[in-house]
Amino acid sequence: MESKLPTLKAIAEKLKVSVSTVSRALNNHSRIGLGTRLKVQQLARELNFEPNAKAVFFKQKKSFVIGVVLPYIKEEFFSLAISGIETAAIINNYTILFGQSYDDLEKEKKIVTAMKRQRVDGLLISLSKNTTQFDHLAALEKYDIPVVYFDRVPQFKNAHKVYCNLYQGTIEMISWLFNNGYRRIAFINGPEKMVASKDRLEGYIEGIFRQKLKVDMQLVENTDLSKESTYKAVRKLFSLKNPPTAIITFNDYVHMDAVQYALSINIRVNKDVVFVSYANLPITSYIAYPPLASIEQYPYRQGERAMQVLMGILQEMPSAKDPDNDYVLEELTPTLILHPSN
Amino acid sequence: MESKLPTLKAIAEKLKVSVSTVSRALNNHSRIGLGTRLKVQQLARELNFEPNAKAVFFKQKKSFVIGVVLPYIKEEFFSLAISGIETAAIINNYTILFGQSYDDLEKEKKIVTAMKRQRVDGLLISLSKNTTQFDHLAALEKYDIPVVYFDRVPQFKNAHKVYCNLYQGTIEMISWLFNNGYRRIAFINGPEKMVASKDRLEGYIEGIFRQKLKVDMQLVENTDLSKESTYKAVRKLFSLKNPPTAIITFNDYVHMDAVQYALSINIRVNKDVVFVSYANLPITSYIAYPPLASIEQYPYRQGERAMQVLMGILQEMPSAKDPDNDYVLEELTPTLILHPSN
DNA sequence: ATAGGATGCACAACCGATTGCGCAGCTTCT
DNA sequence: AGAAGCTGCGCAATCGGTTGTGCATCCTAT
Repeated sequence: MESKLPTLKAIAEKLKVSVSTVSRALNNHSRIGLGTRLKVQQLARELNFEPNAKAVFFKQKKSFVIGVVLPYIKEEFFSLAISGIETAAIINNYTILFGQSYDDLEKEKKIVTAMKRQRVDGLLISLSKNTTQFDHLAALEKYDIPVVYFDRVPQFKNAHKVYCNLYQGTIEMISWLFNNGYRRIAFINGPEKMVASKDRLEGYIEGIFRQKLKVDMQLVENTDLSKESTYKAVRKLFSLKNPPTAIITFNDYVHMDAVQYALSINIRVNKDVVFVSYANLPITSYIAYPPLASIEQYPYRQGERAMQVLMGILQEMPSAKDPDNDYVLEELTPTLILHPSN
Repeated sequence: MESKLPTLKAIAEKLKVSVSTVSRALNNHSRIGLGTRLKVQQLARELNFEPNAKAVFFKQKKSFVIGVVLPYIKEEFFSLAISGIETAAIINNYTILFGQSYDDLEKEKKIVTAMKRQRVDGLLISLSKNTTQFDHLAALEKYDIPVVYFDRVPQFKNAHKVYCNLYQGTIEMISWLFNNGYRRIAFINGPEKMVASKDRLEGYIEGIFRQKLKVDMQLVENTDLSKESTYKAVRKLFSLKNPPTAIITFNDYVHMDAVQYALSINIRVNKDVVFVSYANLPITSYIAYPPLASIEQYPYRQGERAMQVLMGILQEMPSAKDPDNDYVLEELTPTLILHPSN
């Protein structure tokens, strides 16, 4: 019945020294004699002692846990991103508290609240596509919990952000399409509210403009990222009198749905029309009709950088509290990847 | 400079009542007057107060955090599993501490240690394929942290397990293949050490036996789940004098690699040979050559059940400490899913 | 009028680890 | 020999909540 949990006190009692001596011995404090130190460390190892992070938190004010909130872990983009986050986290002795928003604001709020309650040291978040208010995130400020947004970032300036600006990438994409003979270039964009959609749309318009084509808004559709919504966009594009010969899709998932629907209405993919996309996820190397070209967004690297940015913020925390000027804004440069046409 | 964090004490001081009164008021204790209660709750809301889970942990002995360790989150199987876990967790007011082993024992140990340090209330783990010793998991017992294994479970009996036993499923699969005319049925299995591989192999042998075919071990290969290893297995199978007409692969990822390699050596998939697989991941509906049939393993449901089992254990914790007899063993029944041949 | 109960709140201990301070006992220097 | 310094360790406060106990005050019943 003596099932005592391994604590400093338990060690102290067995060795007939004080708790503070045990603590110092384990931390290799110089004021503890070598003999005592070794005995304590030996016993701690035997008992499999691991200091209680919850207790340490009180003195250190650090939980060594960071929160990560993202829309859908099942999307390879986000599972790669969280892998990058985890890698950087482990290097810094951090662990990850994880939650999904499923693109639902209420779920996002619940998770953020739970993380506040757990007193994470910082939060990394890729916003739900329906997040238009930010009270739940602003509330973290009172607890000195810094927030770093990645990939799906907010519009306002006062925030730390790491993302891939696809404005430039989209221009390159259109240039590549033009050089390969495509003129009717359609665009199935994401939800209009999302920053990611705006960046892409601006790039699209600028890209079309630079090729001296004229922008035809009939060629621009939006999807809410659902399969049905993408189907509808494809249907509309192919019912135009002058249908597109190339289609840019918002990301690889939209691409897959778009291709699936196109095939189902007997469009010959890569003959009647070609598809290009964003993200360049590994999974696309296995699919039947991968995009001819794809803009790599480096999800792993984005996650890794976001975590590094957060670590930086946590280290200089004391100095913070400057006006509102020292926000980190990190834009990764995307790369156009060409796929072997098959 | 008065940037005080919202704590019970802060609220107490502003309202000129004691900390204990604030605590009880927030918990709707009947001994606190209605007026006081409302005033406290009002101010708490204004300050965005959220109780510090670390402090609560001391009295309650519960952190409301559970750990989840799995090999690769980027595999859709595991991202679906963790989604099931999360859903069940949220219902019980739990949050998830997350880590990947990348099929590496050392990484697995590090994560488990970190979770022990964070005093998770329980651990859900899908083992790395290289985990053959279990000291790091046994060590959790001293801290009364129960472990529930899911999908990739250990061999020994004294453990809570939730998994899909594929013995029966494999027999069904072979029966289906036989009934569709296939006789040379090969099997690319996973690492020999894994329980999942043993279950499948036994099912394979029994299945072949039941069809009154003879077991030809030349038709059984192992992969360590790497692309190269799968390539090698496919190469060997097709260099047999009498190559297979059907190939069962360990899971959908092995399937994708196997098909990719088969195509590269000019095997006509679905003509010279057909492929069937395990898992039935959603992503296979987009790939060029999905398996003709697949054994659904219900990753989401596995995760959900594993979490529910853990919740059950946590609730009856006091009564535990029985000999070693009350271990939960939950086997889900897999289902054979036929894909429209295309 | 007074015992008894209900009401409303404060005091203080506790959880596990950290850390400034203090205090012996021993060594060393002057 | 006495002051000063070092060595090795214990005491106690602290972090932020929870909770048993105690103590007034007021109401009610006999």
